[in-house]
Amino acid sequence: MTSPIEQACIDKSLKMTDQRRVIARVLSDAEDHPDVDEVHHRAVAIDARISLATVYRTLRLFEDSGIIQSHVFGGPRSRYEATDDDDHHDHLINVETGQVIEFFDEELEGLQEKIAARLGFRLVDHRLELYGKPVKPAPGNNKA
Amino acid sequence: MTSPIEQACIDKSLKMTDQRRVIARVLSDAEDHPDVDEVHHRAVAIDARISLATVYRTLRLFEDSGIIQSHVFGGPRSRYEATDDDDHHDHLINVETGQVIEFFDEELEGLQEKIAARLGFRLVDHRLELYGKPVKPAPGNNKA
DNA sequence: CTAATTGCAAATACTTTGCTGGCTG
DNA sequence: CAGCCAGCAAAGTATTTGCAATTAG
Repeated sequence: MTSPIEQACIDKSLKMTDQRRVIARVLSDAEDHPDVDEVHHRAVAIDARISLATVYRTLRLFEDSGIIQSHVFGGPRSRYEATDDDDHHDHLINVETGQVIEFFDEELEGLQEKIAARLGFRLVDHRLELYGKPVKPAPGNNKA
Repeated sequence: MTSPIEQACIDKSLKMTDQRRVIARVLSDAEDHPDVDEVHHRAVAIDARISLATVYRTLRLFEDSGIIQSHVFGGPRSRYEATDDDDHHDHLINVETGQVIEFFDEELEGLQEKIAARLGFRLVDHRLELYGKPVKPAPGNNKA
């Protein structure tokens, strides 16, 4: 009943309203990286009394609290995903479909810290997105 | 007299107007990563007859032509820099000052391609930004 | 009961675009 | 001289905010 993100809100003593609970659930259930409109749509499907302004306000609150993270991939709108301290990852965007694939590479993480250190900095955050075309055409595609 | 970016425009047979020449010069001279307003300011300082709309249109034209590249660092506005095929680099942002430092790391480049390949993609582009705090406090700071 | 939260609509910030006269090639 | 380009202001997006009513703790 209590979604992981709702629990995170409770842990941080955020005042829980029906709207926030619904938005928390939508974000917890999301397996993709929805933008504000998408979160709003999904939230309204659960409870119609949720305005877009509240979605914006809530997403900002959650992000400021470190509960979720925002990304700007190809398009103009910010997209969101739950923060999971045990599952840091970066993103690869399929430029043909827009699909976002998550990945993690230990070597890459270490290398970034090494580079920052070499430049005289301590790494506090990073953003890495790879944009790629699938090597193999989709099965059934016999264009070649 | 002819800035490198103006030359690139000529090579691509873009119609050169006074405005485009000025904007090309501003971008060629920029050692930082100015946003649209900043480019406009600098352009107007050279020739007052340049509107913001033209700056937007020209930056888009240059970007679509591959002559410049845009980035979205911390803030909301796109920032621009000349494309230099002989000088690919990524960016490290000093979170205390907002200063942008350019760097290049061969190993990192290769690793990204390897990761994309492992996931079944051919890397067509990437975006990497490191956010860091300076390791040494500013000289004169004796907080430690 | 008090302070935070919400919905609504208006306001903002950034960027794009329709139109008309002007300039490039 | 045909077609692209610039300026201007109006229109678009994406996001934020003021205000009065509502609700959580």
